[in-house]
Amino acid sequence: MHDAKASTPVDELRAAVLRAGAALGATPTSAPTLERPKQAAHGDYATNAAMLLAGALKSPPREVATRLADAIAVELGEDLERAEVAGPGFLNLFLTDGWHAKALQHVVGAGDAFGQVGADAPGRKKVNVEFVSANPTGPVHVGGSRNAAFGDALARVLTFLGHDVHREYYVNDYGSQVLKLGESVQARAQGVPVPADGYQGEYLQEVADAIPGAAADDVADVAQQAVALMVRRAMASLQAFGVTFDTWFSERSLHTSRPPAPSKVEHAFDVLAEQGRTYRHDGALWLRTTEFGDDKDRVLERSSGEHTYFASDIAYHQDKRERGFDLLVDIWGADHHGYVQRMHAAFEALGGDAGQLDLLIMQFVHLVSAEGREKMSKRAGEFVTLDELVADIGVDAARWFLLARSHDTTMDLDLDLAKSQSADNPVYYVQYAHARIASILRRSKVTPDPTILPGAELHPSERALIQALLAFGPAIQEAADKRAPHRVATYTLDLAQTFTAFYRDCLIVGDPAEAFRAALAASTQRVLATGLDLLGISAPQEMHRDDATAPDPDAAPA
RNA sequence: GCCCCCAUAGCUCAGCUGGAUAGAGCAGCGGACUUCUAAUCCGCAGGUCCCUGGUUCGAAUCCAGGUGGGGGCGCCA
Repeated sequence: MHDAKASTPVDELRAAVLRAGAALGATPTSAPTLERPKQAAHGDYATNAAMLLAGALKSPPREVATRLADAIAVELGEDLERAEVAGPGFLNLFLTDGWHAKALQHVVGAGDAFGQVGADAPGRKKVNVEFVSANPTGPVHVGGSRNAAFGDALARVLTFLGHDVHREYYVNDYGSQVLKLGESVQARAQGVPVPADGYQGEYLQEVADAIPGAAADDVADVAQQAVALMVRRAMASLQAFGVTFDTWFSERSLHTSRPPAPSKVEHAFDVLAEQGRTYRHDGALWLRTTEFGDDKDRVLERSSGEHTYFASDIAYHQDKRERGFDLLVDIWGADHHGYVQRMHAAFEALGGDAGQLDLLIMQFVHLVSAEGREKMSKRAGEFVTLDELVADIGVDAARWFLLARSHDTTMDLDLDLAKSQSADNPVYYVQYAHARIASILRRSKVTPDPTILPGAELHPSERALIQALLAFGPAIQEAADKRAPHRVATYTLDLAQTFTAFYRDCLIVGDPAEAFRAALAASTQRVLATGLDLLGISAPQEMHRDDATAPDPDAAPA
């Protein structure tokens, strides 16, 4: 038996359905659903178990449903008001007020741990989440912002569910792009035109000004100092966005060594050679990625003796493997998607288990404004940075915008809308629900208590709100399993809407049911705060609209 | 040519291991403020879930083939 203490009322309901099915003498071909129907007429929860059992029992689904209903009635006892057979063989369960009250008591009793552990929670894993990892040749832009919000939220969700999460930023401080950065900075320092293929952004003037010897020093030194400055700047931008990292991993460090010890790249080459995955051809060192499904083999070491970017990445992942993580999650920009297959191939060539590496691709953010789509290019030097985005619409709205949609959908971000109508952003709706509860609880003089049942029947809005609270755990679990933190956003919005309906229908302060409803409101507040925190969004105690002091988007900056 | 992602309301997007009459926000129209906070709520309108075929009790969802859009295919990073 599983740990009954950790199981939620919905878990127990599901278990009752399974036991009832077993009582009929059959096991379903797949796990039966237990879902909240869209329509109230279809009960509090509905299951398709009868349809799944019909085959094994060789009986019509509706007949099976009728027998299942009797078996479930035995299992649930007084918690079940009635069960109705509907449609092709659904069984709609109507639960009593008593069940709902007990469910709320479970939520209250679970406290801050509510939603953290399910009855079938997977074991704790050591997870490495690598995200952002934008080249240190320019400020973090909007694409990096989406990556940052996503990776951070995913890390928060995994941590919430008990995993040991390590956050990492891979700094590309090696190779030709870095040299190009050095040349561009030096040109700025010397007051001569930046090379045509260099980085044209104005921000490099500041970088050049901040490096004392930028005009005369060796370009490679200037480049490293510039990288250090850009990394510091990215760190500050991300921190202001609520995103921090445990490790800033230097690509350069993969190439350095203290003889006779090999560098990490050389070590990775050794690992691959031991497995017989590499060969020499045309003076270059190649990796047989085709053995793992890649289109063609890939070069690790050029005929010139230089290592490719791919070599760095392989060494980096070998290093992660040796650090003992159970799961590696890499969050890459859409421009890297062509790289996924060969990275997987390389990972397996190293001896890694394919299931231990999860490569996620963040689709593009298209910036839309009145003038149309804006191209984002660091070289052109005209793009919206994370700093600018935060300055325009704030951390909370920015994170909501970037997190509310699935990562594999190309996304339009309308800057004009985000600026001029930020009050209409759903994030404020969710925050407002939280603040409203805080206000109500400040006014309430009674101690919230879910065991003091209202004399009258529960209002449908009360029942709906309790059910919405119970959906929290599964929503978070799914966000983690599917690497889909946007589900957390969808959930919090739904919970806020359900609460607002409850608020409309049910008076709290001064009502005979005040203690019970205050407990319900307080639980909602806590779940909203937890959900918002998983998104990295604040949960204010108070919010007031003040049109007189509302920021004017057209006003000149002070 | 090959590979990846996407296609759902006027717009931006949800839609959980396939379930019942496909949803939200914004935009539009009409209402509700001496409020437990109107940053709110109620109502109306808005759909060929890109197309074709397949799988089955049942497909927006899964499979195949198309069409359209975005992106990537270097001994660059």
